[in-house]
Amino acid sequence: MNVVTETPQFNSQDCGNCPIRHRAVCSRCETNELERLEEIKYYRSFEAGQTVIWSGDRMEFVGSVVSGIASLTQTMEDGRTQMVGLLLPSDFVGRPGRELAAYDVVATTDLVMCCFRRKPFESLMEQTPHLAQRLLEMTLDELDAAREWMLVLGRKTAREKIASLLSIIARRDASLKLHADRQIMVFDLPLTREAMADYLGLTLETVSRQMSALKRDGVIQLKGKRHVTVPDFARLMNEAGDDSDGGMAV
Amino acid sequence: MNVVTETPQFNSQDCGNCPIRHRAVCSRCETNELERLEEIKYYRSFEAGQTVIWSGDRMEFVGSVVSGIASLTQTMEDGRTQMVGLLLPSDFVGRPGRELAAYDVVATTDLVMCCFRRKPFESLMEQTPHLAQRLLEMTLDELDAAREWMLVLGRKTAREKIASLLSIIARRDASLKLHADRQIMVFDLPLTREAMADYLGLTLETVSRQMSALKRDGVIQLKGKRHVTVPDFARLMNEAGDDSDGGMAV
DNA sequence: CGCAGAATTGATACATCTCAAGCTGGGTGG
DNA sequence: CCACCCAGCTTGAGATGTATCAATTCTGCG
Repeated sequence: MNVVTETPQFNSQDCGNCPIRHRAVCSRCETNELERLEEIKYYRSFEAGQTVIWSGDRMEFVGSVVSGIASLTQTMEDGRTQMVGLLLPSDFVGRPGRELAAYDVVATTDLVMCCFRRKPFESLMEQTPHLAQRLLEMTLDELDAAREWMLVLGRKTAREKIASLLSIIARRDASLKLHADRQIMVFDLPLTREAMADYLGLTLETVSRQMSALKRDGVIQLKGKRHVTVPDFARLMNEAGDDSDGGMAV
Repeated sequence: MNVVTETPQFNSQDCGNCPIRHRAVCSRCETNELERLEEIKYYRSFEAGQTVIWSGDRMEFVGSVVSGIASLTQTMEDGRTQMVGLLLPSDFVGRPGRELAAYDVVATTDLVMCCFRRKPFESLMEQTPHLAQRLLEMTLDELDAAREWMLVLGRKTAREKIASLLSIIARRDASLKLHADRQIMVFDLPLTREAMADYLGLTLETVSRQMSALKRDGVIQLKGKRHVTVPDFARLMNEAGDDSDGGMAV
């Protein structure tokens, strides 16, 4: 029930052996720049389901996801909700120069964040080009991801949407675990059916039906509700409506 | 039928009296930085309907929209198409560091672009912080716009989608014309029904029906197919499902 | 054991798509 | 000047995919 739980494994840890050191916003920083970052950084932990920031709140910090998954969601007055981003380890949270949060940030799983006090971070950005350079690169990547997701939301069927989400999660998971030995991919879904629905612009019933359909058709196997096996990734890509050969065909 | 038409009003023009000077990627540049930009810049014009860049093509340049409107679209193998961005004057086209275009860029209206040869632009970005700073800011804005659009695509009804698009165009138009004297907004739709459909994730028939419905209900008035009058902007915002008071309510 | 949250499944309603026919306005050639 | 044509658009009727409402079933846990 604590709003913030202790995180002994990360508190006061130096950046040298940080697990996201090579991919996060600080990845280009030199040693002296890291030292200045360490002065303004602190770790925070959140339990699954906790809200990290409410849309409209004053942003006291920006930061990086160290472990776990957070989601960015937008809500209409009548309660309709759309997830607009999935934040994985090394992803950046917050927008330098912005006073008020534009989205709800929610911990989808247990979450650890490396936070920087916003004002000092902003001045640090002006002084060192490496932070801004890396942030630009990350923002461009996120923009590409958002645009890819616009295609999913606007034009894909429910089945294709589910397959698209599964293939994204499977691919990310494979890149972390690097078990390149087998084509078979196995992973745990970090999202509830409802969270999947919010991401895909569907209802949770439709998500459930399509998961059952993909299982019935052998595209995926399920052990429990969350443990997913993908026996043939190319098949899944195909179900997602994506070219499995990465668009090399003329 | 010419692929590139002449643009005497812009060729060899210096940046000093450029209409998008204060908003484009070069807006923060000092005089000497502008001089270096001028060395690598050239203007190109496109007629409405022409493709500026094909997805997958080698990107020889990046650049800014000077006048007119361009669209960014993604297409699936079976032809389903989704517009993922609407590029207005001062918006930036292309991604520094990327070899191949990720989207089709199409001139929606007659279009003039200020192009920079990509390689020299990239090295200029490394040398001067002002370009990268401004590009970061613009990219963050585009990311916000993309995420707002994800809500539209994922959760809004056809009627709300149309109203959302109209209110975006109306607002942009009002900010250009600055006719703040009247609440009544009048503008010309720069998009065909089909382009609207591609942007909204609908069919053109549904777009047409909803336009008729909004007209019948007095939310908009139409003179011809494209000339739109909005007698009550708050009403339009409401139809879009957006809070007309900008979310100031608790 | 039994409860609560999460997920599945079913029946029906409804919004949007699909297919098809016709309209409109501006341009073109006879 | 008229007749025609064509792209863009509108409208209609029926099909279909997804949402909605409702009832169960699963699963983990106190």
